[in-house]
Amino acid sequence: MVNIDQPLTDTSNLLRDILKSKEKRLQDLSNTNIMPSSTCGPPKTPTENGAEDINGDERNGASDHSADESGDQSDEDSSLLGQSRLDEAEMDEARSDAENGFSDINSSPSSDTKEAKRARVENIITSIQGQPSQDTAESSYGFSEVKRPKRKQYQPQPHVTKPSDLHQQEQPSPKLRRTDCNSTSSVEDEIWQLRYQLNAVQNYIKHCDETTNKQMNGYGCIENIQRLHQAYFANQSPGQPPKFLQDRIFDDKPELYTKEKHDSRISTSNIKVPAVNGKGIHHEESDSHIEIDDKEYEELTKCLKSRIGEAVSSAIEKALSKFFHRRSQKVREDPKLTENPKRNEDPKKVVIEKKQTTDHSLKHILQLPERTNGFRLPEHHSAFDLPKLGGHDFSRTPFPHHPSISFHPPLSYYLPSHVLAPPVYSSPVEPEQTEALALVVTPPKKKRTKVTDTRLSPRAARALLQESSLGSQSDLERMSNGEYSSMIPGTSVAIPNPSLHHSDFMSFYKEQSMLNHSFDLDRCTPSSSISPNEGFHSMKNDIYDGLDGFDSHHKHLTDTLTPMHLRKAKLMFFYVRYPSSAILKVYFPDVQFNKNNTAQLVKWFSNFREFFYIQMEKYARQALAEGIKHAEELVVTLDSELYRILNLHYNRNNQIEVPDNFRVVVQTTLREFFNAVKNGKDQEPSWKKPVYKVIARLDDVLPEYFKSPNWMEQLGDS
DNA sequence: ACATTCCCTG
DNA sequence: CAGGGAATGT
Repeated sequence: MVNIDQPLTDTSNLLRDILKSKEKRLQDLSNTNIMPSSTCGPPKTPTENGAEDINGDERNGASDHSADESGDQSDEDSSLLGQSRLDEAEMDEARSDAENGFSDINSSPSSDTKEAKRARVENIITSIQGQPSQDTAESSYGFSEVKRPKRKQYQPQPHVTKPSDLHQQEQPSPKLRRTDCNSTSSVEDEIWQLRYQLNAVQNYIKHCDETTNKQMNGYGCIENIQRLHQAYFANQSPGQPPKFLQDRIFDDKPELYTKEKHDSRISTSNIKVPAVNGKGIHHEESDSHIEIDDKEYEELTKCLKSRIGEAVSSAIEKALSKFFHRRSQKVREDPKLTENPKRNEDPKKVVIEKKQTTDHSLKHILQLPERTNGFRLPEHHSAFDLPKLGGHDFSRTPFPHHPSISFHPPLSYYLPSHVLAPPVYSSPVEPEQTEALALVVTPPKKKRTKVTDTRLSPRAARALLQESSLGSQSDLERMSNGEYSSMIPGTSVAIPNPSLHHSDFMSFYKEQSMLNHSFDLDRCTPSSSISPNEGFHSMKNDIYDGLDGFDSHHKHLTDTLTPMHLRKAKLMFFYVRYPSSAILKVYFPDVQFNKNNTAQLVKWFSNFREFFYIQMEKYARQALAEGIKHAEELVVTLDSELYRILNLHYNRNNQIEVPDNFRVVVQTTLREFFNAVKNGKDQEPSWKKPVYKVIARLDDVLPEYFKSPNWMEQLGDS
């Protein structure tokens, strides 16, 4: 949707320069550090890719790259264990050096403007790059993932890095930078324009408020509002929905400003978006609005506010989803240090990267709300606007004739916690909730600790913390993921007894009920007078219905892991063997995670691995017994019995096409076991750990579609 | 001392 | 798969 043409060419060039500089540095370092010849390619390729990609061709770069890499790839497979440790360390050094030096690259002065621009671009890039708590941090994070099987080796910078690793870490980086850069400017643009509009609208609203001077009745009659709304816009621009904001959001063309001017009388006379500077606006407004009565003013005011909220919400949503995309991908990148460079060129991944957005842009976006009417909405006329967005009426009445009203994300879900929290806390249900749960929680026996062993790991916590440190977006994300439960006293405590899924479920219901109350309070509608019990069920459904409408992520929020989730998890196993709980949370957006189900999910993967490794060992021994001498003779194909067994276990109905990388993983694992057994390692205490370690690095990036609940439903059908 | 993973059992 | 004890790492 972002169309970056002219404006970006310049930036592209700059970016290219920067990347080239980095490349040079990298190469220098590489030479200095005596890198394996096979790794000399990768550092360069990415750069080229970056340049290419800027021009819009991703696939080319990808395929080229995979072709380049396929060679050294096969070498790596079977020899990861002892062989390249040293090289890895060196490579790592070189890499981090390069990374660190990246920001210091002092572009030799060319032209002043260029220099300035360049500086800016670099700034952006570095800030983006640094987002996930800097490269070093990221590396260490990735490392912590990898090191899991063997914790001792983490300390010094053992940070194992293979030739493939370098390319793997380097390669994507330029891409990231590129995409980030592109989207950065575009998103910044968008934000800028949004701000302009917000400013204008704010002015306008202020004006309206002064003019109409609080004639609100105090109760929100949505129908009435919508009627007025409709009336107003029908009056202003018949048959044409208000576009001043819509266009802004869904169309990034800069010329829109001018276009809007002529688009409709609304934008021209009322909003005056381009002329953000007050005076002119007010004159024009007063002139053109003489004929509009107060009611209409009111209506328009509210409409504008809601639209702003809508705009901001969607912007945030967009940015967040993209951000998490990138996060999850980055997180997964480090662990898979070995083999299959192809993976990096995987079309899927390219697609993902394409979607990635700028992290730093989020800051802007998230700052916006605090200063805009859109997010002050609740303070003012929340009784009207908020319900309109998140209330149940909305779900039942899509208002197909009013695109402006129908289907915006529930603003309430994107609002800062404090917006929702207060009502929740003051909810009459809250006390008993706390107590009831406290009772259940109190008797957590030793057992609990046990179950907790698979719960949220520190690693995951760290990951989450990293995310948190990136800004409030994580909070928002958690909110939107339903993790707001953690802010609610009662539910924040995981139900101790694992067998008490029932309790979980109940707490879930209570949460919903509490939310309902909060909604009621906000909207001040008659429905709030419904008794808790009564309103409970009906409104729960309402909320669900409403959620269904706009955001699949909130659909069927549950804290109970279903067989469907199990199936999904199994399928995910084809891509990741060692997913962190953080990753899992991202890929199970419809699950309201707590300690228990998190532990359960993690345990699932543990069980998956167990089965997986058992099979591997079995077949490895079998192969050895059959007289196979070299691991290289072990080739896993789609027809291999082992492969079929695994597929049967994780992919019973062939619900997905097993990624080829999984076959490679199987083969690698098999060979690892084979070698280990062959060398009598299996007599040693924890001889499997090295194998585990190797396999842990082979985790792939999870395809995007795993996040889609819709896709999950298809699972059920198939 | 605590958390995580291994490993075995039901 | 889930439970749970033992081992291991921090």
